[in-house]
Amino acid sequence: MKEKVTIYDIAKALNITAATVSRALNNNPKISEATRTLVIETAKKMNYEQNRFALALKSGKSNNVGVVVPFINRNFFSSIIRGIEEELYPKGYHVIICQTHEDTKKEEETVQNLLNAQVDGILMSVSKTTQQLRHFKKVLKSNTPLVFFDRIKEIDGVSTVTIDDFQGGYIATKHLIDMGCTRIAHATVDLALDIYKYRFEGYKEALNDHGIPFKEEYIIKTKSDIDAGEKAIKKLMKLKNAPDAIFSASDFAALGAIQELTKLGVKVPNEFAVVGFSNEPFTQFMELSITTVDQSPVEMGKMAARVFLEQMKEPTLKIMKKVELSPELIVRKSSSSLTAKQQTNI
Amino acid sequence: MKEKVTIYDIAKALNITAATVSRALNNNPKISEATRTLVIETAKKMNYEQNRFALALKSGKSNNVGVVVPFINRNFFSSIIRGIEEELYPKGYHVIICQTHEDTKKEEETVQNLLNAQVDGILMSVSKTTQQLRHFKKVLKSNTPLVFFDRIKEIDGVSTVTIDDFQGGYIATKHLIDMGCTRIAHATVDLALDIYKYRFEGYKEALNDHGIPFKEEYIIKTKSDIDAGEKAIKKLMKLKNAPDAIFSASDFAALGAIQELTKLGVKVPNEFAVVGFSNEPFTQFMELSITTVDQSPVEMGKMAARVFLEQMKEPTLKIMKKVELSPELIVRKSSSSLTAKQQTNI
DNA sequence: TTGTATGCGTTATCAA
DNA sequence: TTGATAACGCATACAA
Repeated sequence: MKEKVTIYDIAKALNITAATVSRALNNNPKISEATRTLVIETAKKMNYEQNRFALALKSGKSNNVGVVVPFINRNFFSSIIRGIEEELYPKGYHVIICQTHEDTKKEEETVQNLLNAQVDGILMSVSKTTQQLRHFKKVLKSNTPLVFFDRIKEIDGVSTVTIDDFQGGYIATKHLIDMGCTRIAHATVDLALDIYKYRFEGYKEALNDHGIPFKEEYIIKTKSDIDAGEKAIKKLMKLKNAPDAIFSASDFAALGAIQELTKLGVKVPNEFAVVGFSNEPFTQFMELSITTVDQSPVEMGKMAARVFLEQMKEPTLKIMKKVELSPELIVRKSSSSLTAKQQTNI
Repeated sequence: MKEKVTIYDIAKALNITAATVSRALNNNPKISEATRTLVIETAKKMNYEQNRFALALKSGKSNNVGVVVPFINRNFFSSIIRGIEEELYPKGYHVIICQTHEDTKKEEETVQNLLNAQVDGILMSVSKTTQQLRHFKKVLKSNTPLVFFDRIKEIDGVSTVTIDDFQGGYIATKHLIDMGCTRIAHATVDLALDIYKYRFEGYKEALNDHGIPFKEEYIIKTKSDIDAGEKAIKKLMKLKNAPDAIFSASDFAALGAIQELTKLGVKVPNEFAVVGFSNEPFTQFMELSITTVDQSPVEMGKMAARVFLEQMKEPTLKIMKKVELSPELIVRKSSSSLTAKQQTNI
């Protein structure tokens, strides 16, 4: 049975009162050194363990934080969660995870559930389909710290941790330009999401900075999967003035693009260079490894956790912090025959 | 502020007592229909939400379960967690995740923490290094349901969910035999872990069933990474009677093997067939896709969750259940030029 | 059917 | 320095 030892048991054993035991256990200054050590010793002897529910009821804090992502088994998100867990565990917090399946309805419900469970904070990446912000306002109203990572919404009072997607798009495109490409296409996913919008803008800016005219026909809106990449290439290669490179906002689409190019007999990277985005694990494992932009998701998770912790330190004032991490270009074979050799060593 | 509405507030507003409110809200039969609806309505109107801490303190149940894995950002584990979450969320449970980093010390500490947090159950995959079982005994003694998945320890009273690794090893090896291979090597990882031991035994049994003599020199103990696979091939191909196939208990080692074979000019699969294990995402994305054994991790997670739920239904009796899922061979290019075409469509 | 009283395990306030 | 008591919010045994 769950015969847990309470401070009353200790008190009884020592012929003192529970209040004294509590004080001894909590480093309360108003207690003699003698009783303190005595209490601590017998507590250990009796295998005392604090009842967290009672503490939670008393203090109003659960020492749990909720993390909400579309799917946990996506490398990007599970890596972020890893970062969060590693940062928060040593501070005594437990991480509760929930998935939205990219469904706003589920997201709203989940957030409400987390609030009901009285988590001390919510860290999340918003679903693609989310437009309404009611549920986030509710979180703020309940005075629970809210931190967005990667996929954010601009809400007053909500801290955010992102990578600089604009810069990501910029360095990816600039790299292709540096490699001698002049007709650079771009595969984007969903311009309603800021991350894709900014990558697109970085792409345009890089073209502009290097005197390459922007061409609407080079922009393909796709999904983030292999099939989408194949279709994109099919469409692009039919153009009169077909591109000689593509910057894909998705690694999966980049992979599909490469497969389709190979099928069409177009040599990658010599005749056509490809750059993806996200540094999915598979990009480095391919025989033709894929150049991509790393988002350091573990670091992003740690940062989100740190922002939360900061907020907890100052429960009175509303801190609103915007952290932007720098993306890193990882050059591999799909865009650079020269560096191919160096990048093979995994 | 966190001015939460309590049942006392509702009681006051309705000029009744908190007990009545509580009864109305909990579908207690001892109450009139009239007051019930009245209470429920005003509760909704006042935005009442149950305080979970009070409930937890009263009932001793947190509605949280702890899930412990070595690393959450491994595809296999994050997929299991996904399954657990999807099964448990609808039942009102929240999933707390913790990582052990394959460190027994951390594992012990984590389990203790979870116990302190008074989770209603612990679902876990044990760390590679774990020998001592003290911390598991503690869980049982506290009467908390414990379910092991994939990497298990035999402990009385602990339910387990695994895949049939023996069968996995068997069908992988049999497939290679069916493809005409006769000198089949095996790369294993850590025979101290049951999963690898059973895969190895399945391999031996398959050889035996088909009249192929077992050769100690074909067995390589490696790590589960690319480098290990390369080293394994280097060693194997130096043998007088070099193998013509390898069944690797790790997809990563299988990939390393393929890379090294390619470097050595050995044609895969025509001259040498390779089969991995786990169905890591990258295995299907390679140009030379890798034949592997799928463990249906999401299903495994769901099953572990279901076993936990069953246990919760019967808190009085100790249920001990052993569930074994069937692995599925996924034939791809690395072992079968014939089926290569069909398997390309991802 | 409803009200009263108590306990779940802690911590904090006040008094001694 | 320690003890007594109340409070956190809820559920329930018992009384009415």
